[in-house]
Amino acid sequence: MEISERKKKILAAVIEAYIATAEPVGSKYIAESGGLDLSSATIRNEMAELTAMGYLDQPHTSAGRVPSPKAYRLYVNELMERQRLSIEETEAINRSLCLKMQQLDKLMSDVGKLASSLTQYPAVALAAPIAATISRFDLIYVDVNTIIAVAMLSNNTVHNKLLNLPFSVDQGLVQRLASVFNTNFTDISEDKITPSMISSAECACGDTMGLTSVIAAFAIDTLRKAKEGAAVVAGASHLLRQPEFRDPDKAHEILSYLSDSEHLLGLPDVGEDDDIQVLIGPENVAKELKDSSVVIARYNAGDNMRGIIGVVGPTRMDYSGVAAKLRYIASWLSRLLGMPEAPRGFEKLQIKEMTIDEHQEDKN
Amino acid sequence: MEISERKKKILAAVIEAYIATAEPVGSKYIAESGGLDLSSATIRNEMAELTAMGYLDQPHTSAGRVPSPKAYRLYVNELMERQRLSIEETEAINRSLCLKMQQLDKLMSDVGKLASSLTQYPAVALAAPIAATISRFDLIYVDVNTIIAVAMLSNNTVHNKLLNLPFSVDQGLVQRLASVFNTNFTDISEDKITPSMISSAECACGDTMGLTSVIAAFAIDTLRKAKEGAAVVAGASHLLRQPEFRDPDKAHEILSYLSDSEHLLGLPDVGEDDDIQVLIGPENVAKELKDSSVVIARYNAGDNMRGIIGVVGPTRMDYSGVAAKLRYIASWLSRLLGMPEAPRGFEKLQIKEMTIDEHQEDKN
DNA sequence: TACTGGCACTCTCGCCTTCTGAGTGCTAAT
DNA sequence: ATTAGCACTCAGAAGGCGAGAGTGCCAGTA
Repeated sequence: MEISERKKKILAAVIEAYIATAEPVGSKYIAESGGLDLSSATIRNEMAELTAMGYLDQPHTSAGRVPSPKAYRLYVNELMERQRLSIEETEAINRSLCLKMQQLDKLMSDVGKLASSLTQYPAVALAAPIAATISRFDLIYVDVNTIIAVAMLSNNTVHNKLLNLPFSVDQGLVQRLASVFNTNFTDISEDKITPSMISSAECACGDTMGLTSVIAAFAIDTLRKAKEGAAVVAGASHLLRQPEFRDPDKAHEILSYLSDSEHLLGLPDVGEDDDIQVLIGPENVAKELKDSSVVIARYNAGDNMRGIIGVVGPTRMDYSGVAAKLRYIASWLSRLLGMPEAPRGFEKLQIKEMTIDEHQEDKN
Repeated sequence: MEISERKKKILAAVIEAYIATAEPVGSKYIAESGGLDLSSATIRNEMAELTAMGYLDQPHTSAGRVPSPKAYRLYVNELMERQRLSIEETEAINRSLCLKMQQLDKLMSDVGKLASSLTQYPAVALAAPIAATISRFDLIYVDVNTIIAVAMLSNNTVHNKLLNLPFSVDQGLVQRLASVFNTNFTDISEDKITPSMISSAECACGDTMGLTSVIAAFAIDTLRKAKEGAAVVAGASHLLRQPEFRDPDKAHEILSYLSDSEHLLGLPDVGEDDDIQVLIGPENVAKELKDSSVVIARYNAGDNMRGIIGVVGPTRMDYSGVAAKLRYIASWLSRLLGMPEAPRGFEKLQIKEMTIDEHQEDKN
């Protein structure tokens, strides 16, 4: 059956009322809240039809109506207005983001916190690096039994490790090793590094003490780490303020689900960059989330990595507001991480300018 | 008034029963649970006196008794048996710890998770580095506008940063800069680096493009980061399973308190290494924790840093079990982090051996 | 004197009943 | 097509009741 314009208006009104109050909404409430000039009886009839069509549920005979997941879906697809952030909100975001350019997981955690405090829902932030290879090796000779191994990766990050050796090495060996690793161990992925490669490298530079395998272990470790994504949950406790999670068992179920980063890394990875994806109730694959909704924004950090930042809440969620905030944060992240990292003597200032620019662009 | 031996026994029985059941315990229950051969009436009289002395509380006239914080304090000080971990438990811990030697905050997070899953309470792990200075600079020339800055710190960690320069540099300059920084910027703390130092370094090596200040910014940043502690909360959701936190408002209060790392870093920093500290209810300074208890173990990672790992729960907490587990983890951490880091081709094996050693030592 | 059995008393908790009111569906009137 | 009106339903609050757990105290016993 077709859904008339008027029905849509009523449905939107019901959804918005329910989002605001978390209580079943009755026909009288809608009639009186203005917007539509109809009597409660008319609205009642329409609501009865909407119920028949599966857009509204009735907790019991004499209660008001509650939107079904199907209704929310229609709402986010068609009905909901794309909300603009107010200047104040934008500036609040800018203010909290402007001093952050740092290690990846610290950044993730800060971004998660920001998203959570803005939306008042638990937020997850994750970053999944795209496969990287080592593009350059350096070995810094510190003293006879200390060297620093430095590996620069194809994604323009640099990893290092301090190696305290239980034996002495001479600078010549270290140099030979560095050049051997630079020729043989660059531009290959972790699983391509075989024991035989290592032992032939060992021969090539006359290493009798096993330093080669130490360096190789470092290389493998580095590549492995680079593949690992970072996942962070922030503001989990916000969930407890939502009426639908006042039941501690429900809350526990979700919170413990979220606290396992395995689960987070499995969050949907499709969709386009800088766009918002909403998963409503049963649309979630994880059964723990079947009663909740997830709003996800994807960002793209150049070729290095991609990530998502999302928010978890009840199906009765302020989709419009959350989407606007996440969209803004995600586009901000795309810029920050996507652009080649320029050296900064005065980091704060530079980033500040950038975000102001963006804000103005957005307006045009 | 003196507290007799028998009272202590009864008190311990009450506390243990309450820890196990979370319900007010009555005289009859104690009488029947064996251990003491006394009638319920006698126990009743003793309990009445314990109540008068402030060790027990009565929710209402006809309910059983509940231990007061004072009782718990006596319990942890005198009554509680120092629990040994079973072989199975030790091995479970070893198993989950043996594959971890990695970046600090990742390690913290893993340790927190471990503590939390062992104790079934939320756990906090924090590490506070002791002030460090840079002990060695290296600049790796990658190409005309890319260099990698590497700084080795006095605490034997190494930091690096990839610098993409908006101008071209020649290798000579880079070398000169490295040596200038090595002589002037090592072994000093962050606040000792002044703009005039930077400009004189700039002159010294004939830098006309501002590369010096970029490197200096890196140095400052590195020192600043090295000072920062890492704080992590894990398993927060476990709290919701405790009957005393089934009230979502209470749970929310504590969880949001814990999720702010500012608060965590303020956790008590006194006490001796490898020993356990217990803060019961009102002994906590933070008012959010006045109804909860915190068990803290301190570990010492050589000269580099010290940290604590703790567990938060209701005052009715399995102090003995938690203490035993934390003590074990802390001593493990002290060893892992305290010893100079040896290079490891076969990391897992080495660590595995170490923990087995410890376990055996502990037994003797 | 120290312990115990017994007993009356208190108070929470769970259960049942009743009552209220919000909200509905339907019908008849506009 | 819309609306006013009305009977109906049902969840949840309010009140009353009884059961049971636990206490305090007293008198009796070893």
